[in-house]
Amino acid sequence: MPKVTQQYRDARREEITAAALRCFASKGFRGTSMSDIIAESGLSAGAIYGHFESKHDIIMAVASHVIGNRMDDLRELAATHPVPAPGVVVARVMRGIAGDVAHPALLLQVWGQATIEAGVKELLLSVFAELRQAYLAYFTAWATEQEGLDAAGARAWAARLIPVAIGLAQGYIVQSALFDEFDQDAYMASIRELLPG
Amino acid sequence: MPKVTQQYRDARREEITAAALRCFASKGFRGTSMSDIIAESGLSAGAIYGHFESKHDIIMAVASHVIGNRMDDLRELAATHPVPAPGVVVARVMRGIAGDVAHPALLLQVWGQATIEAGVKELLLSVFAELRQAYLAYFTAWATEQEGLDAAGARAWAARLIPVAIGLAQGYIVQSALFDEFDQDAYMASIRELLPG
DNA sequence: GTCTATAATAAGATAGAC
DNA sequence: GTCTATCTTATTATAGAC
Repeated sequence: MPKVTQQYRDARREEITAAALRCFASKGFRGTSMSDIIAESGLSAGAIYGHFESKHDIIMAVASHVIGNRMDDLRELAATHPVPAPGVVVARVMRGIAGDVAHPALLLQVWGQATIEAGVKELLLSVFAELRQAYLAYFTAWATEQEGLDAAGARAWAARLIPVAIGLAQGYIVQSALFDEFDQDAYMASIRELLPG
Repeated sequence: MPKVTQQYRDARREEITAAALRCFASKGFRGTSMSDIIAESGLSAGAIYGHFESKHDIIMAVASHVIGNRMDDLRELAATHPVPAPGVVVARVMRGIAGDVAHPALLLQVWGQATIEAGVKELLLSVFAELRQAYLAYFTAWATEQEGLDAAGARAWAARLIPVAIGLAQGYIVQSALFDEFDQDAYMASIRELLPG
């Protein structure tokens, strides 16, 4: 087994992952065969299996890639000051999704896969846990500073709002993926209008 | 080909559809093999292919079943008077979903399938079109009667609210399917608090 | 590492007896 | 209509040459 640089291996994995992502987006995880990925990547079976143990391994890599990108949005969000209003925060999260997720359809498929595969579900839940934490910090701070609630009251209020904030973003993704005429900007504007602040 | 009553044929189709639905819910559309459906139904390959042309045919029947049930909620909703507030209408739609959709996970899979299969997408969009129409009638009437907007203003206001109303229900489904600790009642309560009325 | 060729299995669907 | 047995193709993954 000839040795190559780690950088080379990473690049190849990324190349294969990208090809697989394109296949999955148009044919689904299970609807995509290894032959599809081989053809799309322009590589051979041997090359691919040199970098991934199995098709399942590729699925996990792609799912992780699609989900993982969400993390960056959150961290970027966490660096913003002063605390923006909930409507602004939620709209910004969705803006991040719109700019970063090339295939909202793929995200729908990841969610569907999460309902039948524990590994994917675990990945997904860890991201949502992080999202909840970020929202909790933001909403609590905002309710304290802008609305004058005490610490416990602000946290309780935030806890009630969080599922809705998450739900709105999920609805945004579903509609982006399914409705050809979906107006993303109008959706975000409506949310800013509706949410406090 | 021995003849039997239409009633018998319908019952058999329903039986097969129900078995397939259980398989799809736990293994996904493409992850379920005909053998799985055969085993789950307790029938034989021959019996099943006597009632369905192909696996694709079964997928469409199940998808149609899962999606089609949503229609009933809407029609029931359309018979209610006087016009309830948007928050109440949306909460009622979600209540209908909660009571009727045994497998929210399956709905996620249908959405994922809709992104890769035109037939499923078409089915889905027709239901959402009906939902939009129902919402438009409700929200417009409410804005006119309760908020004193003129006809054009009320329609415009309703048009802005509808995607968010749909998105909230979609978020409800996603979270019902993915989050083991999701509090459906709290979600609905937050929505009633947030939406006008 | 990557290729071609192929092994081993699984899948969708059909045939013919009952 | 339903069953068992089976045909055909597709699928994942590996072997061995380079």
